[in-house]
Amino acid sequence: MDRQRTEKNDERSARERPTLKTLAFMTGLGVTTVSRALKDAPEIGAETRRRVQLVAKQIGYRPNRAGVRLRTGKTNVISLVLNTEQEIMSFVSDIIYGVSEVIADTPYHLIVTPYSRSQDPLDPIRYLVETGSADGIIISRTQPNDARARYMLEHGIPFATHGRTEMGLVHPYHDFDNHAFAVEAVRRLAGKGRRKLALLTPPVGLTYHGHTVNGFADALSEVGASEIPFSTVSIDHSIEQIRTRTAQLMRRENRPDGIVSSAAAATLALVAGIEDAGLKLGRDVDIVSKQSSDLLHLFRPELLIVNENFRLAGSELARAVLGWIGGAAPGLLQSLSVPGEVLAYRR
Amino acid sequence: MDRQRTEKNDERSARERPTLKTLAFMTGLGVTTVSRALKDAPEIGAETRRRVQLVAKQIGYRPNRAGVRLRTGKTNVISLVLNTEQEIMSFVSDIIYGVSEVIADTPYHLIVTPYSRSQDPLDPIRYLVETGSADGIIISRTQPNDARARYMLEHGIPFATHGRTEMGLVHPYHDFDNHAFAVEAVRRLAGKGRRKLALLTPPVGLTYHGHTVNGFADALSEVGASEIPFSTVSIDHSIEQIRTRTAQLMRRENRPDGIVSSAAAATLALVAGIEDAGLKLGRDVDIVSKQSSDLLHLFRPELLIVNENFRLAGSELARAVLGWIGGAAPGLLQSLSVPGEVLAYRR
DNA sequence: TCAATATACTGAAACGTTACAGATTGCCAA
DNA sequence: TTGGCAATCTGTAACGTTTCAGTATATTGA
Repeated sequence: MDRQRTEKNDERSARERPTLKTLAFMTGLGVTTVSRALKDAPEIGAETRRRVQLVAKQIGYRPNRAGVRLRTGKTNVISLVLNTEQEIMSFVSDIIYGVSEVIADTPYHLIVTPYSRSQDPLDPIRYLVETGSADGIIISRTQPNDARARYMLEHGIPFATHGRTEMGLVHPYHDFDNHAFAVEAVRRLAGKGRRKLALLTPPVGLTYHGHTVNGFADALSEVGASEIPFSTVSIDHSIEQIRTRTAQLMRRENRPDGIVSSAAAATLALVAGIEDAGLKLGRDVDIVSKQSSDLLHLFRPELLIVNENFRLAGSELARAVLGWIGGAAPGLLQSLSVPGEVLAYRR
Repeated sequence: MDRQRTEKNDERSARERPTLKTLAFMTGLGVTTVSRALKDAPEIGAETRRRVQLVAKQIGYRPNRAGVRLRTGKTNVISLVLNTEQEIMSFVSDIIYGVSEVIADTPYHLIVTPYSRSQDPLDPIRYLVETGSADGIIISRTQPNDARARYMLEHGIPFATHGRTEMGLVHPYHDFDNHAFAVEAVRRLAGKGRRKLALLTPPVGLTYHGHTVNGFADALSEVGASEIPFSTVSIDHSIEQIRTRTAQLMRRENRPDGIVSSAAAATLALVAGIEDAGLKLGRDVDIVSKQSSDLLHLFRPELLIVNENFRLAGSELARAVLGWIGGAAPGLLQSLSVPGEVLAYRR
């Protein structure tokens, strides 16, 4: 029998990934010492610490995630929970990129946990919590009374919501100020002399639906304009539905001369519907629309545009979860992005 | 001292997550037996097997991922490697959703591994392989001579590429038939009497750039049309750049009367540039454009459209990686999606 | 001088899983 | 009866990490 490779002392054949044992062998220390030296524990001599860290860097030591996770329960994972059917367009990629930017310099990985319309939105959350698959969770499509947020609070897992809740419970969030958006939008339409305004709302049931509707109403009375109800569709409806309903609306006697749209894709349908009805954007009616990528002005230069930065949202959400995981007070991890790219922190 | 909670035999207080030890205690078997019973090992009695599986289901046993991963090296993770800066719009979310659909019924998680333009695209791949963070990898922006694909083949990690390589190496891929797309596009333009055609290409350097260019050239000679060179921009360029260049192009004496566009966002810029030059879509020039979400027809009804389904691509890619992980031959995990939603498998 | 204490380090155990190398039982052929 | 063998089941070790409970040595105070 030739040269037994499996000798008890570590002759890791250089190709193997180094572990604490490897480092211990190389430095002549115990694995405990190495472990503590790497995380700057106080009871390790200054020189030993430096020596260990040097060697670790030299041979490119990377802690084994499974080992850490098994021992400590820490996953170093942030989960982004997404609805596979209702999330809109580029929204998702921007959020992901935003989150990525923030966790790039951390040991965290981003896992995407999808769920479909047919499922209870709580399902994926329960899964994550029960299996301990993540240290932190990011959710979107937040509702005023959100079962997921409540559940996560009860189970003590750090999370951040895209959008606010209204349960009197404190948790990190990032939100776009849709009230301000609606106010701004109405003012701009009023500035163009528009007096009969309609609102294409966010999905009913989500918190920002309320924010938008309230902002719209507040601004209407401020500028003395009146509302033309348009509640048969929301931006969650299909392009075709929005287009048809818009055409119907615009053919009525009492049609709006200004519309506020909460999403870019929906705006395309709005305009199509308007033109189906034989009307002209900018002449017969003006539209203020939110957009997240800078394309709408190419579609129709007459469109009035407000930008919402989802990449920023992703970054803020990631920062918030990481902050909570790191022990910060959840109440201080809440941010609001107002139209015009200014970011306001609470307090 | 009262009732010691930490008795050696498992009195897991019902709130704890069940482990093999819990199951072993409940069934009166050894943990080895339980482990094997759960994975239908042959040397376990039929009744025992059923009994164990029943109990496991009842108490909702879920194997601890960290335990499995530490012991076996299996991560149950698929990594989707994305460029955070160049990937376009809804592209990403569709792919993610496609992948999600496929892995939903498996124990796999999807992690998104981003890299930025400044980095070597090989970096994230190296990281994944060196740290053993994933069982399989999906990459996009595939090049004819792709260092990443070569690296992954050398290191024996299963992967699938979105787009083909041309290295004479066999690996799973999914691709849209951009040659066919370009041919189809030219034919449609020719059918409208267009004879001087330009091509807004995919990013130079990516494999499908070549496919598109070749298809374009082949079809040109087939229909007897001529090419107006337009190689100063690609769909990777900014909207503004494409718009400006297009306007310049369209103001020339020898301007195209038909354009083929490889991406929807770029098409918006194309049209803007055309109109900047005082020309009219459908009258002075026709455009055939790819799109991945069904919105372009709202932008300009005159646009001629070919659909590319990225969600399908995501699903196919996931199926391919899982197939390879499962031991299938990589050469049989290659699929091509042709314009018109028909999906062709190799052979 | 002795004990007390601080400093720097260490081995063993544990997290949950699977692989290896048995152990126990019953049955059958010789 | 015995040996052999198949059918089932089991204990132990190991994956890489951190924590617990130390140990050894030097330093201090009286």
